[in-house]
Amino acid sequence: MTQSYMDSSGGIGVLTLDTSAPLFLASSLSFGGGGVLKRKQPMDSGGDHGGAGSIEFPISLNPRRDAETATVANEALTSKRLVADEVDFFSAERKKQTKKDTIAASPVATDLDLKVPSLGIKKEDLAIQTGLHLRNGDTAMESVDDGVAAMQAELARMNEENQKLRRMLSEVNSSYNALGMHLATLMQQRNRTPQAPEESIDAKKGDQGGARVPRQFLDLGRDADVDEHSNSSTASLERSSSTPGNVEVGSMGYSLHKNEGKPREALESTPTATAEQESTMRRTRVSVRARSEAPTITDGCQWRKYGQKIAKGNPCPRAYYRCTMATGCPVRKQVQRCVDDRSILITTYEGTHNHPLPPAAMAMASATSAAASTLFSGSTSSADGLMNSNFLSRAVLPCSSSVATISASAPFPTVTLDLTRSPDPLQSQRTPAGELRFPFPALGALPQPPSLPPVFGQTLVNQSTFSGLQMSSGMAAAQFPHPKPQATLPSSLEETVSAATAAITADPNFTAVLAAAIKSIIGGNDRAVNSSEDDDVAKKSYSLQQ
DNA sequence: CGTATTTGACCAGCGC
DNA sequence: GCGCTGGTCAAATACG
Repeated sequence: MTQSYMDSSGGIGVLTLDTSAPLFLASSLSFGGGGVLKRKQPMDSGGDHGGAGSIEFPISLNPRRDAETATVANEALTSKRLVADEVDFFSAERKKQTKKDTIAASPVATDLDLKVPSLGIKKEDLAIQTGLHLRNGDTAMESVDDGVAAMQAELARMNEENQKLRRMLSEVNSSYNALGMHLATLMQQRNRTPQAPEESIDAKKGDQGGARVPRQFLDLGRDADVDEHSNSSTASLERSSSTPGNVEVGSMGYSLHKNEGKPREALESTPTATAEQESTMRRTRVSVRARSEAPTITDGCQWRKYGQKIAKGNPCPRAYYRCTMATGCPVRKQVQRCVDDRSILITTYEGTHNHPLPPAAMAMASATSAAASTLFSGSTSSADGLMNSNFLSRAVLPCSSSVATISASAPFPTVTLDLTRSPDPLQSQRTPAGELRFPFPALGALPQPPSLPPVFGQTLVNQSTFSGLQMSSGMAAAQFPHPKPQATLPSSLEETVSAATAAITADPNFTAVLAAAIKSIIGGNDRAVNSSEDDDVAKKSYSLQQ
């Protein structure tokens, strides 16, 4: 059936009515307001106009378009008259036509047809939308009514389905909230009992690392929380201080946060973070690479710029920002454009927020925190830890286009979350020496999340630990020699962050899944590698099957 | 006028 | 010890 079409551009449109059907009720008619129906040629069923079985009505939307002196009012008046004339003519011709048709059209059907030009389309459209192809004028109205009834029934059914989905969503939300509260409760209990059994077990296991990591995952960021509330030696602090070369994110955050914002003189006399301790705490880097035209990425936090430098090897200035969402928040970030591709923004975070975060910021925080925390929560800064952290970063930043790169080369380990491209198996072949590159598996299959439970959110906020320094441009160039956008990439970082937020908060079984996967990894990689060996690690790639 | 940004100066760490 | 570099400070400036 030929769809009727009216050119809304104001010129002459052609209304094609398919007469292969007894009536053209089923044709979808759409008129750009005020159109005037003109009969250019005599009605003829079939004939040469518009092909077999069709009748074409050239239609002028504005017959006086070229008359520059005509006023709009006059045009409107004329149009009205023309409409009336043409409708009358159309009616007469249509009546003649219907008589010639093998199936006679009823007056009702004719009336409907003739109202089309002036009223637009109403019931005809309804008939089409409901899939009804009316073939008889007498039954046309009934069929249309049936169609309306069917639509109403369909609407009711969809409403019911919508209600059902809402209930399901509500249930999922409730379950998620319950899980979050349960997790928060467990963490609070652990905070109250720093010498919990698992802590002892960890101490006994020492640097074996392996079985520790699942606990570390459960500890994500908790160290920071613990450290914030206790000047006594926490397990994490002990670990980091007792194992030079081992990096404990929480401890690092502790020392950094306690120091930041204080005068240097004060820092020098701070008993909780001596220079010796700091020297043993290697600083980590967590960089986020994303394409953005904006000066900074939108990460949900408020930042104040406090400095800018031209770093060596990169003409693009490096900007320094401080979190201003709360007074005294020690979190800072550095922003610099990639020297190779200036559309890529490299953002690094450092510190722990001392205030609640909006969901988007929390997603970033928890993601980078998890990556860094697992990276350095192992027994040593070994390849194990790197692998673990990478796995976690893959898990917590499940954007399918993300690639986590962990550089073990000096001076600082670097966790790079690349949101600018898709995983490329060949990347691992090009990985520079001293880096571990892990292509992300696509984790887009994670269900979309309900809104973030406040309790869980607050827990993560307190846990969130940023760690990172700006990666050097040389490193950036080495790590990402061929940045290329992908058609499937999110169009903006906000979308990426949102996707990460969604996936991070999506799976209620997130913890269990991660713990199991980490175990599986550690089970086959429990060889300890000291920090000096990190530099000797040429290339290691692990692609986790999920 | 308050707040945010800019920018030159200062300091610390590191390598030679 | 000196110079280089990165990070931070704080006065000056811009902006709403």
